[in-house]
Amino acid sequence: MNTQQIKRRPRRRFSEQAASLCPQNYCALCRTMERANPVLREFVAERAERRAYDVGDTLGDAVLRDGTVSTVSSGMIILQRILDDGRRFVVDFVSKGETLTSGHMQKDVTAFAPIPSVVCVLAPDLVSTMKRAYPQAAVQLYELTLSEQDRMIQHMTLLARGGVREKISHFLYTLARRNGVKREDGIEVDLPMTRGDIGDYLGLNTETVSRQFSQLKKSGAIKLPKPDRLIIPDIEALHIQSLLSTKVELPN
Amino acid sequence: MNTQQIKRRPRRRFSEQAASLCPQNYCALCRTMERANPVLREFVAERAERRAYDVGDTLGDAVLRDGTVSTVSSGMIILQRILDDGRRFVVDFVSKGETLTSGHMQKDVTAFAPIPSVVCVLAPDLVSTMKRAYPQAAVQLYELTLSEQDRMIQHMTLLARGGVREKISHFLYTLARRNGVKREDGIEVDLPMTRGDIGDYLGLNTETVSRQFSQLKKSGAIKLPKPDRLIIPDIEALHIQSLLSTKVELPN
DNA sequence: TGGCGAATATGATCCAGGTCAAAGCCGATT
DNA sequence: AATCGGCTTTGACCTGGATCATATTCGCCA
Repeated sequence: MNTQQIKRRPRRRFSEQAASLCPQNYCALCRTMERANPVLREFVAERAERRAYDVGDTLGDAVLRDGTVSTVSSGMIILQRILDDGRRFVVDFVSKGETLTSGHMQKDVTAFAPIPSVVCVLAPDLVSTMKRAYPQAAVQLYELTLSEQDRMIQHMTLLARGGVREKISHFLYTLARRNGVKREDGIEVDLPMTRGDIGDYLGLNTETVSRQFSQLKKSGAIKLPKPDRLIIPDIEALHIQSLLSTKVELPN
Repeated sequence: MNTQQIKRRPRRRFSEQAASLCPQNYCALCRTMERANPVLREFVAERAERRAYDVGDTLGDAVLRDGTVSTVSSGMIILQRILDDGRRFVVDFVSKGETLTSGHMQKDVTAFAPIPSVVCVLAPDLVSTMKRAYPQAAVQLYELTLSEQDRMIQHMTLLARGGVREKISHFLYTLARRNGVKREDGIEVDLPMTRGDIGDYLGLNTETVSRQFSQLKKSGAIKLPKPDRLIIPDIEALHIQSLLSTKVELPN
């Protein structure tokens, strides 16, 4: 893996103004808050800061600091750890509607946007206020870190014991369940990350990832109209070869 | 990896009565509580349940349930995940004085004692009481999960990007820093776990782990008076080849 | 004290995935 | 529409660690 963010090529255009709005695509936190206490939701939404990032932009400490709650409103955020010798490990891909948890905000972990993205940032004091006014928020945030830890154990298992095929299948399966859109010819998913990103997430290299994509394509398990657009005709077929034995639970 | 706990051979005898006492070896939680509020400490310690486990015993759900706080008073607890096809992943080794965090208590994760061990269990309602009477406990428990998540990221990096030498060195280095006892000829550490356990923790197999031990022994980096007793003459020498952020080329 | 069963060690061989190399592709920019 | 830079794909080859096969050691127990 080469050392630093060189200069990623933008993959696709995003409508900036649509992305910067929040009410259209509530995150889980705002959704439950809206139902329980619309006034508080309004209060929080007004004070939240939306930050827009262009391709390759790095997220600052304010967004990643412990105590801050940051949710990806649009686009995607990649969390990574770069080692001194240039090796890289991708800690997680955070998609639209997902929240960065405390577990992500650890030393040496940096974040960047692989495509233009908007992050909704609640400063620590706003978070405190929110928790006080709406204790359920604290519970929800706690549950978020719990499920994040579960995902980490899942991922460690995959890294330690999975073969290439399992790694890729599990990755695509999980991504499809999280972000996939149902079409008549299967589930469609965007792949805003490069093959190298995926490799650094799964402990593989670019070429190996690419080869697996080719094989899955040839076998009919996936379609790739474009390198960054994936269609999965039969999600369960993928699941079977992906398996480390656990069913993926979906939030909301 | 073979499927289940066969029947572990006891490695060494432990003094049962010494092990079952707690005041002699406070965990971090009790230590700070003792200073801040000895009466509460006493209250909690009296209501805590100590459970003794023999070699190979499985910890029940009561100990691993979310909301429970369990600390290893003596011995060691191994957390693992067994896959349907028999493959195994060791999630963590929890040593004496360390506390099982919520992150450990995830679905499919089971726990057992590789040597006779005692676990100090605080039931959920006792934990609630303690947190209410001593809010600092909640902070401490939160910080525990934070550091646990940091360790998980560290470990994922190791699993995804580390070579055999780095994995083993890092493992031994970390173990020595956590549990090592200073001697005149170096730091001494017990290895209550088998080579297979270590392999399932690091994503390696038994033979590979054994071979690395042999190489490290031959190179003088470690001494192994017995297979389960390790002496590290120069901990920093190990650190250098352990580090994910430092590339080291070694002959053989 | 000797035998048993499990853990450890070590050699021989294999192969999944990494590395190296070279096209091909695609969106952005001009 | 041409060029450019980075991403993707594919092929050829190599190697680190897994597998398979046997000792060998160690601690328990009779």
